[in-house]
Amino acid sequence: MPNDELIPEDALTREVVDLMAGLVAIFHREYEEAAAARSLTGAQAKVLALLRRGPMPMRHIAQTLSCEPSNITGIVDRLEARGFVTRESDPQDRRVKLVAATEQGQAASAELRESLNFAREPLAALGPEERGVLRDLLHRMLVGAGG
Amino acid sequence: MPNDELIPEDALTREVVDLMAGLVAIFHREYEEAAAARSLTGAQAKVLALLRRGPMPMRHIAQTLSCEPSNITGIVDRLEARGFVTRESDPQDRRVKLVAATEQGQAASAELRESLNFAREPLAALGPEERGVLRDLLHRMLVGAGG
DNA sequence: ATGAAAGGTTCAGGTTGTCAAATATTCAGG
DNA sequence: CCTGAATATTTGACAACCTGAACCTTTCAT
Repeated sequence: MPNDELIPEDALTREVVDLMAGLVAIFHREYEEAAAARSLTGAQAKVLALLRRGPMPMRHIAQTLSCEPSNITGIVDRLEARGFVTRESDPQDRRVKLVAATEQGQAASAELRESLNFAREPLAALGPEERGVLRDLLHRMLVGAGG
Repeated sequence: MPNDELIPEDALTREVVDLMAGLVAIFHREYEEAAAARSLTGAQAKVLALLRRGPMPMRHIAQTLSCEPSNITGIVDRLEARGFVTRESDPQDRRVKLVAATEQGQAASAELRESLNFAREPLAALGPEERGVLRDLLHRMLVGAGG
C-alpha cells in the first residue's frame, strides 16, 4: 500500500474533503431515515445489506464492518428475534455460524435499497452524462483504497 | 424544493449510489479512526468541528446534527469535563447556553482536520484536474440538497 | 492425546440516541 | 404588574451500539 507524498496539502484537496464530508453527512442521515422507516437501525440495515449475496459467518460480517465480533452478536440477535435473519452452524466447521437473511429480511433490504435510489436527493442535481463522470471518478477512488 | 421524476431508476444511478455508499463507509471509518487517535468519539469530533467558527447555542448544534437537544447535552458534558469546551449563558437571552471550544478544543479539531487532508486515501488516486471536476460535481450536488 | 488457535458468546462498562417530564427564562396580553 | 404560552436546556429512563476481557466449543498440528 503506497502511502506517501501522493496527497499534497493544497486548498483544492481541502475543499474536496470538506465537500465529501458534507455529502457523507447527508448520505448517512438519509440512510438512517430510510432504515428507520422500516423499523431498522442503521447497523441492522448494514448487516442485512451484506447478506444480499448469501449467508456469511459472523466473523466475516465483523471484519467487513470494521468492528468487534461481539458487537455483531447483539445486532444479529435482534435481527433474528424479529425474523429477518437465521443463524446456522456451518457443517464444514461447526465453530462458525452462518447468518442468512430470511425472505422477509431480503425483502426489507431490497426495499430499502430501492428507496435509496429514489430518495437520494443530491443526485437530482446531476444529468446522466455527469453521473457517468462521477461514477468513473468514484470508481477510481474506490479501487485504490481499501473499500 | 422540486422533488419529482428527476431521478430515473436506471442502472447508472444505482451504480453511483452504490459507489457513494462505499465511499461514505470508508470516509466514515477513517473519520472515526482519526478522532479515536485523539481520544475523541465521532460525535464529539463533529461537535468540536462545528465550533471552529465560534460559539454556538445547544439547539443550533442539535439542529445542524439532526438530533435531539438532550443528546447534545451529554456530548457537551463529556467535552466540557475534558476541557475541550466551555458552556456559558448568553447575556442576550439567559435561556440559551453558548458552547465555545477552548484553545485545547480548537487545537484538537484543527489537528484532526489536517490529518484528514493527508490521510484521505481515496483521493490519492485522483490528479489535480480530476479533483477539480470532482469538486464541481460535489458542489452542484450539495447546493441542491439540504446540506 | 494434548495443547494452541480460531469462531462465537457473555458480561461489564461507556457513548450515542430517543422520548417525556421538569426547570428556567422570555415575551405577549390583560 | 401578572399570567400564561412558548422557548432553551436539562434530567431520567430506556434501548441500541460498541469495545475489551473472559469463557466455551471446535478444529488442527504435533
